[in-house]
Amino acid sequence: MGRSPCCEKEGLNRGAWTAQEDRILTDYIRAHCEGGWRNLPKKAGLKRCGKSCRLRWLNYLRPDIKRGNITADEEELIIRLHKLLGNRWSLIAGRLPGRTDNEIKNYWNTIVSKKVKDQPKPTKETKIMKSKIITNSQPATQVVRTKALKCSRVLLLTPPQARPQVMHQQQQHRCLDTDTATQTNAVPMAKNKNADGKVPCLAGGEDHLAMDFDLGEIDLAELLNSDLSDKFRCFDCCNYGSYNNTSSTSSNSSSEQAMMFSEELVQSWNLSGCAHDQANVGSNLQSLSPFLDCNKGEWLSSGII
DNA sequence: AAAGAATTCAACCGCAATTCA
DNA sequence: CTGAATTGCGGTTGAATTCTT
Repeated sequence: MGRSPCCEKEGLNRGAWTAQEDRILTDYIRAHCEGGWRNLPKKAGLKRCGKSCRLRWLNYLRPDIKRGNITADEEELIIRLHKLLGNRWSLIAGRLPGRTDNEIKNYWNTIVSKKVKDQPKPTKETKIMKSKIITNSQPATQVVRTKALKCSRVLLLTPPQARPQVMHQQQQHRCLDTDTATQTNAVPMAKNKNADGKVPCLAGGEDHLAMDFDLGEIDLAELLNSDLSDKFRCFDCCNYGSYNNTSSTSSNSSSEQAMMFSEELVQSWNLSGCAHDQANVGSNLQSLSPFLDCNKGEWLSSGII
């Protein structure tokens, strides 16, 4: 048997879209809004697969598509985001207004990867230094990601020995509710929590944390200004530390802030009672992104991508 | 000028997550 | 709760274009 096809393949146009097809699709979506891709071709009178229509609209016909070459600034941002997120093209595209995931993926595969490949290979000394840093900074926390999608499902598994032993009752219930319109620290809330506010364990019993929220919903500008933005945790000893973000500027875009955020954090990391030296802690945070510790209800940094 | 190689990028594909009935 | 339908993602393909010889 197998999976049923997304649509009838017979009699459908394939390959490059004609100007007329573009016009039909654009007119239809303007009149009826996006969605219902499966039935759209039939209703619009297009001999195309619904998937093909969706792709054409998202990657080419949308009015907010940014035309023209990728700028040097955008390229820099792509490289930095790729370092941070890997091949999560849709997430990267989300930080580049008007650019599509397909465009960025193509750009990376053709231009950037070539540039990266052409860069001089690291010397023996730098390789040794790098391996030492990696060895010294084996994280106690492991992030397991599913396929990116909307980055809507993120699992954080923390070995028992790496977990703080004491949790204040009130902190356990500090997961913030995004539905609360008046609250200023609007950060995504973990979904599917039990009555006690904890997320159900997914593997390994109670000693594992699980998170499930839409990372795409995070407004980094808000995060930077929230009272949670200065609470991060060292992977090695699990101590919580602080981050002084007074140097953050508000004039930058969210994507720029995201980058500044991580880089400044590495530089300004300050852990109270952390036995690990600045360099090692810094290397632990090289590819950080914000996560919510659902049991403590606090943001913490998590850098394993 | 022509032919072949290399590059670009729109489009396709299969899969997995999510939504819906 | 379950299975089907829908949506969205990243990897890959191949036609069109550009470059090189």
